[in-house]
Amino acid sequence: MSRAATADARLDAVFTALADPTRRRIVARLARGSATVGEIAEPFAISLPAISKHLDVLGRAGLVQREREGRFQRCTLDARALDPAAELIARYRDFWEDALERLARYVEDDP
Amino acid sequence: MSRAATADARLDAVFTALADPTRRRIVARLARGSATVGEIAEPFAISLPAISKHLDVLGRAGLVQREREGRFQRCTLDARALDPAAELIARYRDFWEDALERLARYVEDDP
DNA sequence: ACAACATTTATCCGATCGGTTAAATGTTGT
DNA sequence: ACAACATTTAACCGATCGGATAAATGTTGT
Repeated sequence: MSRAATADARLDAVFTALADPTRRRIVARLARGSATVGEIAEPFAISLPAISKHLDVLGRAGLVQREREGRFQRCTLDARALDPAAELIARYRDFWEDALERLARYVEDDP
Repeated sequence: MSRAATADARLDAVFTALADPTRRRIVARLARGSATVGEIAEPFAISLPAISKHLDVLGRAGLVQREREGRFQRCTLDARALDPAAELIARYRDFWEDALERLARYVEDDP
């Protein structure tokens, strides 16, 4: 597998993970500290298996790490997984600022 | 509809749009300048209707604007649509840096 | 008017998604 | 050993996804 394909797969996984509001709420919850699956599930109206599957998706994206703690499973946010996504977005925002700048120059030079 | 629901829907749309490699390639193409649907489709091995649907998804996310130009349709990237996504990601990266900082302090103070 | 062209709409297909319930698994405390 | 608990796996459901092809629509040049 080439590096490009790998990076692509990572971006797929991260953006897919963030594309669901339930998963974004889980991320928000974990940003306030690690939690067990049950704790994460508590405020949601959906079943535990559904939460477990969401955690799988977040795990595949590298955003959540799970660690056994007795009969519990501690889930921790790993925000480093956001880096490739942040980089991609920053790139296009830069492009946009450059475009605006060019436009401004154009209007200035040739009014 | 509440503002929160609206913001959520926007994030859904943008992250969903970016979750597909074909759509990311389209965005990359448009970052180098606006293009017609045919021009966008040219480097891809998939059908025109498929491209048209991808442009719909990008359009719903606000990332691509389409404007009739004779019998062509000019597509333009609007990177401002990335703002809410960039903000969300930045928030969690900040959290992460704060967490690392706290950890560093902790190790320092109590080695 | 009409033929060629650019793009979309309609319809269909198999795969994946987000959810469910029921059963299985792993872990703990007594 | 066993009962209670935390979580996952399995199997299923309807909806959506990404793709295809065929037909429709809108636009242009002659």
